[in-house]
Amino acid sequence: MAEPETKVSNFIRHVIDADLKADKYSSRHWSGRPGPAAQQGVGAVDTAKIRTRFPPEPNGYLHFGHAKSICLNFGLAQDYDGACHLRFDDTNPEKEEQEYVDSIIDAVHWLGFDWQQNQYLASDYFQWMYDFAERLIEAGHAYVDSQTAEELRASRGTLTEAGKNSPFRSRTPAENLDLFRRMKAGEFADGTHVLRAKIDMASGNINLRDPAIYRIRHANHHNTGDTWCIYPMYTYAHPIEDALENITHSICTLEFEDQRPFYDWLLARLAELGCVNTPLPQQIEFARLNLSYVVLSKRKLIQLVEEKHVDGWDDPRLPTLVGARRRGFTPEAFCRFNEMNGVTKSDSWIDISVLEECQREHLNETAPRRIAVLDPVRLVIDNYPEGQEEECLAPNHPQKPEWGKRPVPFSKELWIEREDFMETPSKGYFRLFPGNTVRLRYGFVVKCIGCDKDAEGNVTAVHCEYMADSKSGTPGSDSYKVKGNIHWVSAKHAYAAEVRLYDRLFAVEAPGEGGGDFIADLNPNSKLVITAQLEVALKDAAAEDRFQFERHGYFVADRFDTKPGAPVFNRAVTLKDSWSKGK
RNA sequence: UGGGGAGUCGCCAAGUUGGUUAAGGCACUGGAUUUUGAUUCCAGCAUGCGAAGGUUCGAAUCCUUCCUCCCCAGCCA
Repeated sequence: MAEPETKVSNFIRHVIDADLKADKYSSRHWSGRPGPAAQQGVGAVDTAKIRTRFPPEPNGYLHFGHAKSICLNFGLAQDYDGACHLRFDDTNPEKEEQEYVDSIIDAVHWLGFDWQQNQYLASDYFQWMYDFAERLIEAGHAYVDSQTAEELRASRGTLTEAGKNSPFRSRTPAENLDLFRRMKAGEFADGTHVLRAKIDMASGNINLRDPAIYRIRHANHHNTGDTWCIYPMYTYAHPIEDALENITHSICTLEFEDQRPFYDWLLARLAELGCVNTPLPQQIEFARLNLSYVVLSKRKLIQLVEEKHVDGWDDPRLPTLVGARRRGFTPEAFCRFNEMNGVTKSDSWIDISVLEECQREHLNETAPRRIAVLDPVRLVIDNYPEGQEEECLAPNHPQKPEWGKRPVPFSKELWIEREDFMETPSKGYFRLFPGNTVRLRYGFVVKCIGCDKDAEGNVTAVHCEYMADSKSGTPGSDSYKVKGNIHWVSAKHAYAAEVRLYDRLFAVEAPGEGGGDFIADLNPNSKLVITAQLEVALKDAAAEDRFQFERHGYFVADRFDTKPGAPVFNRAVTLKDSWSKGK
């Protein structure tokens, strides 16, 4: 029976609850597609109680931090009978590419969210943004500044000193309009002019010191091609995108907090001018995700890929969503993880083990059990008849008998885990050592009688004797009381396959902390490729099938390298291990 | 020296308008069950809410002062 998940509240839910209670958005009109006031006004009342949006810039791959925002925005829309838009914030032609648009769509779908027809490109709003800019100019709220970038920076002031007015600040609306139109027409070179909002050069908030809202960029855009040579800045574009899409709650991260006064100023001016639909959207900021042992900054991720410290953007060790998918992580675990973490405004560092535990929690429920010997050593059952074989039955899940059992072949020579034998056992060890008795899981009880070693002293084979009446599932087999249970595969029936053992990419909690080079903190053992001996049932695994390899952890058949009859496995996460941890 | 935020158990985090012994999860520690040293179960785990004062019958919640941390000076987002 599913637990009645009581969703813990958070400050954003409080805001929405209050807005709904006050009927703040109940009269919004929605024409069915984004547009200015004139268009929305004639639409019907919006049936979506709230509208949120996930607005990535298509200039890179989505990572764990984005997953937090995705779960938040789509989750809120689901819970409040609203809608969540997928909007590509593509206002910078020099950085954005179609390839990223496609990968972002895949990733959000993979996480389990859908946006129906609400998929938009900010660049499709360029004409409206331009028109609004002309209205602002006419109303005296914006002007064309012809200072150089250097001069602009110098006159902006500092954190503690007010800025100085630009010599061009007093141009008339007519002059500004003429200049702005000529900027659009392509008469000027990049960087020669910029359109600025006219607010207050002495504001304590630097974002209000006449922020630039349009710049000249003679660049080809992935969507609009060469239609435009002036492009709106994020500061100007984002509030308008929200308003055009009838967004009610525009949720973003903390670093945009200082931007909110401008967000509100702009929309208030545009509402006065009759440009945008009301009531206006409101920006709400939350703390971004920080994870121990992980880097999430775009710059660092790019460096890891470009310097080939990892095998591409979908390397299972990378905190990208494509990487996580390849690693064998599940979308359900991500959603659970985000639910557990909550949403607040305080900077916090989540321990990576919480994510790992969420993966175990979901995989424990959903992954069938299989047997794999990762570091094989031969086990010979001296008193088992030469050439004899028989079948043992192994349950597919210990707590789910309805999942049935599968046959696993047993014979005289088996592969067992090298670490399941110790010639001289350490304290508390209860696996195989001379004189000790253990159960070969789902098979027989065996007593260890010794081992073979090579010239260097390495164990080459372990010898046992089996109890013929101890076979699992047969009457009386329970009368053998053993502490240890080890897994095995019949050497004759096993098949060898490539298995990649992934571990944390970084060896320290905060890579690069204190200004050090984060590359120096890479974990040299984050990827280990081995050849393992697997039970036959694993041979037909399909790409992305997930299993628990008993006593080891959760593994997935690699989605790209798995071929029919020849799977390659990636380790998603190990099982908890209180034995080796205590040592 | 400006502006904007945040500080509740090792890590997250509920607590909103002041009112019984400060939720819950993860981690940890005991113990039970177990053919995974897994899972599951049960128990324990903040006289304390950044600090110090104050208001009050009563304060994590209100007031005052102080401390610490984060963000902001792109024609990036």
